Amino acid sequence: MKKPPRHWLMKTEPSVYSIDDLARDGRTAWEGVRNYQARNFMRDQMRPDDRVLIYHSNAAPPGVVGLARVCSAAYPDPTALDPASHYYDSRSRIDHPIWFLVDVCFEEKFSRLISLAEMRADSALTGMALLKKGQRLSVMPVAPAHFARIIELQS
DNA sequence: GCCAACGTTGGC
DNA sequence: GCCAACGTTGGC
Repeated sequence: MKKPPRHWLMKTEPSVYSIDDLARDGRTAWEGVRNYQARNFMRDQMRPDDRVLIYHSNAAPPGVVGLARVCSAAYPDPTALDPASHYYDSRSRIDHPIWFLVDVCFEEKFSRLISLAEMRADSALTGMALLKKGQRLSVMPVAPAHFARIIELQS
């Protein structure tokens, strides 16, 4: 049986929810993911204690800003059921949820941001899914060696 | 099932 | 603000 990946990257727009928000909250429900592939990673493969790189997208500059851990099993995203939510999806039902999430717990904020440009320029990160052209997934697995390399760049 | 139109993501 | 890339929708 295939061993599941245990290292991830999760994107967030800092104007919506930043690493500083996560540091303040300590723990948050990673709500609002509305892409099936990203959902499947959370629902089917993530486990508590999996490690997570937090990435700021739509930022200047975009890049990895810190570390977190998965700290719950997957469960239905309650915002999909809330008509007042920006993330509401009328197809989702209590007994037939469409969207899932996990809780994410803050671990550390990097001493400096590792920018997308720096990552692209680093030959040790060649092949990372994040760096592929047209890559838009907001939740994706990261190879352990790439995960370690990003931490090394930061320290 | 095909595929054009449309909406979204996200870098620049 | 622009636009490339991609996912989704819906007509046929």
